[in-house]
Amino acid sequence: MEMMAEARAEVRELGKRATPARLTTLLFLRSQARPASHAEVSRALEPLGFDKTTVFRNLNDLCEWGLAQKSELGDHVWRFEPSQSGSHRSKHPHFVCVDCGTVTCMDQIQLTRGSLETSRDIGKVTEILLRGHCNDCN
Amino acid sequence: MEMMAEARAEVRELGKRATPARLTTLLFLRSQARPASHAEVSRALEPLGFDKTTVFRNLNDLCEWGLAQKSELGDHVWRFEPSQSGSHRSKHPHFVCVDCGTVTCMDQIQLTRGSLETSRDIGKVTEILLRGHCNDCN
DNA sequence: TAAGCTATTGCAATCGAATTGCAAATAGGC
DNA sequence: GCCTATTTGCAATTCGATTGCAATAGCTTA
Repeated sequence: MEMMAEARAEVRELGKRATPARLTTLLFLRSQARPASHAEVSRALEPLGFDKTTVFRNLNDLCEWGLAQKSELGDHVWRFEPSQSGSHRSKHPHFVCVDCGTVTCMDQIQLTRGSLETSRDIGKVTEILLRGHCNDCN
Repeated sequence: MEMMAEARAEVRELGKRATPARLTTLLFLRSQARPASHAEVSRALEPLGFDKTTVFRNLNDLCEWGLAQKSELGDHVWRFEPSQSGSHRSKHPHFVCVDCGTVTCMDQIQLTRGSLETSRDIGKVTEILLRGHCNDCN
């Protein structure tokens, strides 16, 4: 279980307590291929004896500390995913299927030069979210 | 009040009843420069004697009928805006400032050819949402 | 234009995610 | 091992979204 030891070190490094609930929450996020909602994480951790609220607070704490990120993908549910190791700030675009709700992480999306300028007139873009119909839903 | 008469005709054309609450809701959306939340619309219409729930249902009905569109812009609140006259399906991208919450409608945003292909592998994109820090918030 | 059918409304109630309060439990420094 | 500040667990609250149902009111038609 070196994953656990690693997580423990990361949390301790932040001056926070490496509690079982906290470490398990972090490991769970890291085990998922997609951002997970609070409900999903709770559903997985409650059977292990961890409380819903504790999970909730840890998810938010992890975000606050840069170990995870929270995003709203269009269905009124916060989703959490671990920060990319290395650069905590790197966010990748997401694609959400409006039919089945499936969330897909996308490596890279670029805007055309013109669109970049347009968006620059408005502000600094830090996050891109695409919505539509996934191929499975046709 | 030809705006009203126009709205009435549009609603009637859909085979729906042109009730005061419904028409007023539609006119209100059309009077706004930005997508409005249910709360915002209610706040404006309740003093006029229209019920919160009625507004809620009309907003959703209008969306279902193509006269308005609903989107989730990242703050867990549905926002409604009238469909662009002409083509009901046209959606334009939105930019949301994560600091002040201001929503800006963008005329057009294009992805680079490569990004388009990437996204095509995943599904058909119907909506683009950009988030970041607006120029006012620096 | 009055009657009748059905869509719509108003109000109360419900739902579920998000969030908080507080006392009990516990991680980690000493 | 002890002590204290952090964290947890559980109950309770908030708030937007949503529903049930009886009352009301558009609109069609006779």
